[in-house]
Amino acid sequence: MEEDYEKNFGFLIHDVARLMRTAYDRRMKPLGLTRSQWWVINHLFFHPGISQTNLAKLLDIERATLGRLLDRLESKNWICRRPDQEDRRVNRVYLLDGTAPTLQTMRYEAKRTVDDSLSCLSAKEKSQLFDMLHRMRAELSLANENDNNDTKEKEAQE
Amino acid sequence: MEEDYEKNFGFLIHDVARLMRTAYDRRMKPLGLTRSQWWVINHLFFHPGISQTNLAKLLDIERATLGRLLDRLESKNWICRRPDQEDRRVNRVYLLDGTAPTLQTMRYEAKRTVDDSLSCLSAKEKSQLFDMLHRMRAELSLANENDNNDTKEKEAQE
DNA sequence: TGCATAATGTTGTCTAGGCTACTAAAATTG
DNA sequence: CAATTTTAGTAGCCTAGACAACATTATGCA
Repeated sequence: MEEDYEKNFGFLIHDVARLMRTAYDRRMKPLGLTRSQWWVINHLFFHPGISQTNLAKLLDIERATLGRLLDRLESKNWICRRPDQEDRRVNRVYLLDGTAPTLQTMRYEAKRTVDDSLSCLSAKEKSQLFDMLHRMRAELSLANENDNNDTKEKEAQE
Repeated sequence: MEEDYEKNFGFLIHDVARLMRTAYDRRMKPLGLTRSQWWVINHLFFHPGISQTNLAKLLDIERATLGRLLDRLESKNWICRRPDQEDRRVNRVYLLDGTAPTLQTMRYEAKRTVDDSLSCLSAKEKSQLFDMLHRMRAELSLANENDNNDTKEKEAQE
């Protein structure tokens, strides 16, 4: 019984993710960015001018969540929003100049944090772990979408 | 480049944990509990009368975080706090009567959620995954403690 | 014994995340 | 073309988590 609940997978993975986040955040703190903020910045580097909705889809988070992340990044002068010329609903998001060097430092810190956390695994184990987690994410993401559609259909019927 | 950042392990595991949490929370919703609240309740079942600090250690979360979780559980009449007779600083926490049946339902729902998320893995893969994550958690937890001690020592010097 | 130190729990402040409801604007359809 | 539906972004409200500062209470030591 005790055994069984000690092994609860949901909390095991939750703990690992949480511990990694705080480790990340500690290392990122001198740069003035959290892990999530860094992740947004990183995507913006590869997709300058992306719309908020598309960025939220890329990151697989809610538009509202991203909106507030962007608020913080904007107030810290990391990014700017510019209205689209054709579609007045959409904001295009850009990195501000001078962020590239810090980005390099962040990538290095991120890599170091990940390396530390994975240091207890062999190279083969790491690749197996990646593979398994990728499969799980795909499955969960799909299930999540289906659930959303279900509730929407249910609402539509009413 | 793109390849490299798509593979970022920190966010991969973060995504999996987050997706599992929302899947959990959706299933728990009819019972009026979140996943974290359920996890507290579950531990209280096995450790009735535990102090808040010890429960926080068990769950490996901050005392403040646990305190507010308990506030919510108390206001929903799931648990109660009773002051210790010997040490007037400590609260002992108990499950209220009548929670056991719901606990069973919750365990069942939790198991179903985990089973669903792991359905894309073979039995062997599952046990490997458990083993790897356990090792990672131990390592991260240790590193976390060391960091805390470092900052405390640093402060003490000042 | 009395004072310094440590431990317990709370409160405040912050980030991040979800969900719902809303406005403005675009697209679709009759 | 007008009316409806869809889409983009925001705002409100909730949970969960971290960290820091604090009051109260125990404990340890000089």
